[in-house]
Amino acid sequence: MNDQPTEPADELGKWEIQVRKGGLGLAVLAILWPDRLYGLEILRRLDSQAGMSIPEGTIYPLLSRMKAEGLVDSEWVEAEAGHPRKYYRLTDPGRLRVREMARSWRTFAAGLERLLAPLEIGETK
Amino acid sequence: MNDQPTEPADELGKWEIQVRKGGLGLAVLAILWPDRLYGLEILRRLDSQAGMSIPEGTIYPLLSRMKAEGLVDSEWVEAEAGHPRKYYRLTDPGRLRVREMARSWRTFAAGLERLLAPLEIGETK
DNA sequence: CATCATACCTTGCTTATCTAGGTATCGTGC
DNA sequence: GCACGATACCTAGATAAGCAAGGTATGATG
Repeated sequence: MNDQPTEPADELGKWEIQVRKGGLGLAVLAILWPDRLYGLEILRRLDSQAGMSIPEGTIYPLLSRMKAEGLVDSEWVEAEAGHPRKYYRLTDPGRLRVREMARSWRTFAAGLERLLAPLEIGETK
Repeated sequence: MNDQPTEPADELGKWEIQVRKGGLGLAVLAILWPDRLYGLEILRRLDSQAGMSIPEGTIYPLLSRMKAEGLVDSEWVEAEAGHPRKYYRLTDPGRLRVREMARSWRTFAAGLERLLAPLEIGETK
């Protein structure tokens, strides 16, 4: 009754994770551009500002890697009414890098957009 | 003598591969939208039309996966003056899927672009 | 018939996310 | 003062995908 070789929803979901993979590092660095933020707050902003829902298990290793690369810096801050938070901020090399990445991203996105153009024409709606 | 914690060129290069990962599947399906193409030709077009240089070791497993998912179909064609080529073309589910992916891609790209906006302002050049 | 170019394919390595947990600190109610 | 829940950070193992390097096969050329 169902001969379709794939289950679209699932496979598409996996693909969306793949796509996010690429841009995630840039997204995190970019969101740190204006503000100093802590882990969970980064997750909340990625969700509210860019529509990316990332699990915690992804963000912490990513931030650690970035710190190891010298792109970000961290420091513990005692919250008045709360629990200590580890705030991250961009380093100077980090600022340089996020702009390189942004440029590279746009080049890539523009190239891909060129390939997508032909799809528009026959679009039924 | 070299105190920099990272080697920018290398790390950025690795990141670019990560970014490509996400969009590559969409790029390949999109390039098959108008035409039926064979492996090496896909590589050449990805390079000339979108600026993506992909090695052979990446494209063949990718095409196999897509065929297994039923997104593309393949058939051997004898070239007049040459060597047999395996031509790939989009299936109907493939056409459906590439449009879903394109929509999803644009949503993601738009979200990321929103995060990149603040970087523009302070751009020294 | 040996050589070269074209074209397709496979193996092993590396990297990075995700799932599903676990640990630590602080405030509150009894 | 002590148990409990909320907030926040972190880790281990499984999984997925590109890449580099090398292998196979076909046909044209001298």
